[in-house]
Amino acid sequence: MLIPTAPPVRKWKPGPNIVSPLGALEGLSSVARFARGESVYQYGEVAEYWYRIIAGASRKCAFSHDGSRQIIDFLRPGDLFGYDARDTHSFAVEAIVAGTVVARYSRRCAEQLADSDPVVARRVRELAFESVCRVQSRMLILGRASALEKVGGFLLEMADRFATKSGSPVALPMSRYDIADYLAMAVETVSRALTLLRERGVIQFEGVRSVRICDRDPLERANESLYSESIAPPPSIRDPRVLAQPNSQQSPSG
Amino acid sequence: MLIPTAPPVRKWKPGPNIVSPLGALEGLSSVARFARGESVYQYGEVAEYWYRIIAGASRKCAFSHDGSRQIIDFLRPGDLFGYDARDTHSFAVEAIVAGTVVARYSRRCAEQLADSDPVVARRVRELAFESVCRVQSRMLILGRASALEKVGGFLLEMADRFATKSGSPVALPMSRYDIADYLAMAVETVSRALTLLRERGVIQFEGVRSVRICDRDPLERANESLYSESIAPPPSIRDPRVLAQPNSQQSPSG
DNA sequence: CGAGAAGTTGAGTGCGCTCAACTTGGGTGG
DNA sequence: CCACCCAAGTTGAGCGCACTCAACTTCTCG
Repeated sequence: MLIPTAPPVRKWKPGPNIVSPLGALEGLSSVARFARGESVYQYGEVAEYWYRIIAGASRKCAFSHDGSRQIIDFLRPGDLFGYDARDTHSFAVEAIVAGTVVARYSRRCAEQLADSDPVVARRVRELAFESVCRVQSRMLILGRASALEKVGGFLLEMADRFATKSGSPVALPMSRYDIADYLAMAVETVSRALTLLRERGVIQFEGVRSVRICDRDPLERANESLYSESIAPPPSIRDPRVLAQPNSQQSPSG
Repeated sequence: MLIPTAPPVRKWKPGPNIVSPLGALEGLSSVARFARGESVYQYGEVAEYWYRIIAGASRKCAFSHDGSRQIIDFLRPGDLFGYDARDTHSFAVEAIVAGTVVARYSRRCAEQLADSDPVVARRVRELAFESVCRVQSRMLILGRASALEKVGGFLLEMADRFATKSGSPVALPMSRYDIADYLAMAVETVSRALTLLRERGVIQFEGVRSVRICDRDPLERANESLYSESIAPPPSIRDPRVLAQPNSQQSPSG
């Protein structure tokens, strides 16, 4: 079947000695491979390990009793996760592409290593700080008013984190449903927003899961969040009609 | 809606030797006192320090050029902040009650200390992990669909973090406007939701800024986010239509 | 080529935002 | 003490955006 109810138990094998930002920590690693939709860990599972994505992509998600799903984060190669738990995991992590490879490290050993190796400790600390940064800036996207702004912010985030290089298309490994649950919107609204952006020439599709950003300006303008200092009162960006302006190769001044 | 700009420069005095969760770090601290609305630091400021609230309360916020404000976090005594920046601060932190006292620590010295003192390093790491936890669970609230659920989740969060003891009223140091910008809703909607909860007997006001939670159940039910317990790997989770089905036992509340 | 999932588009409705008026509360000065 | 003021908070009316339901198309893979 296409929708495999994956075996809940995975076998983890000792990983190769990868040169890694985690330095000596790699000695503790074991790795496993996951199918699409398979759980790396589940809600409520005892939090005995830290994890890091080697290849592929995953989603960190929560489920409500009413059946709705919320995606907290998308995880890509290099991302450390699983430390955000006291005793048991508050979320589930599932692979979203086939062949996702994840390394894991015994939490206890890793903590001990961090205690004895300042380099590891600093690196872990930095990773944690970065996580806070990421989550906070994601809150800015979630908090935006209009659907167009949310999707625009999402595209920029994906571009910044996952793009191979500027100008080249951004691969979106996740489905529209995933995007919807990430942005707390309906799937249809995500689809409509993407269509609108395409029609305006802001983005271009190269396949459903690949997007080229043609014009960052309208997206960034909505995503910006900073003091205007004492800058002149800008046009109301919350007004969707600003974002909604037909693709202006040359903005009419005045 | 605009907040009076306070004098940007503060004078920081060496702090007392407080017994603190940060241990040896306290030797580096200096403290300052802030008026209501005054900035602890501003957007764009060079991030030279870590900070910790000693007394009072603050908000961490971002501003869009269109004048709208978003509140990322409310900070209470004990909370460490300011480390979520590479070079300059991405947000502003402002006191929300008069007489808010904040300690600060030179970032460079603190990092050095963390490198040489495993106890400090571990403590800082734990605080960072807790931050990630907090921000993530806040995203769950922000991502909820209805206004009632958002406000309910907010009240529970405040109760869990700030309540003196269970059953006693929860003090809300922030204004309705702050709550609105925290939950990404209109002030009026916040007010209406609170009124509705009061009318339903879920909460009780003892003054505008003090709430007693009479019945946690309806709030928690909306806030819950978990697997329905020991259920096996759920059927196709990826299909939202499965998830969207009305729950088996629908309890007509009211 | 067929089946099911993923994605898009359309029509209609409800919730929350907007604008506006009003009430409450805290602070100040006569 | 009360008069007054302004910010904070509440309530009401109306509208627009995003959700819902539904039909359809496109994609994926056996």
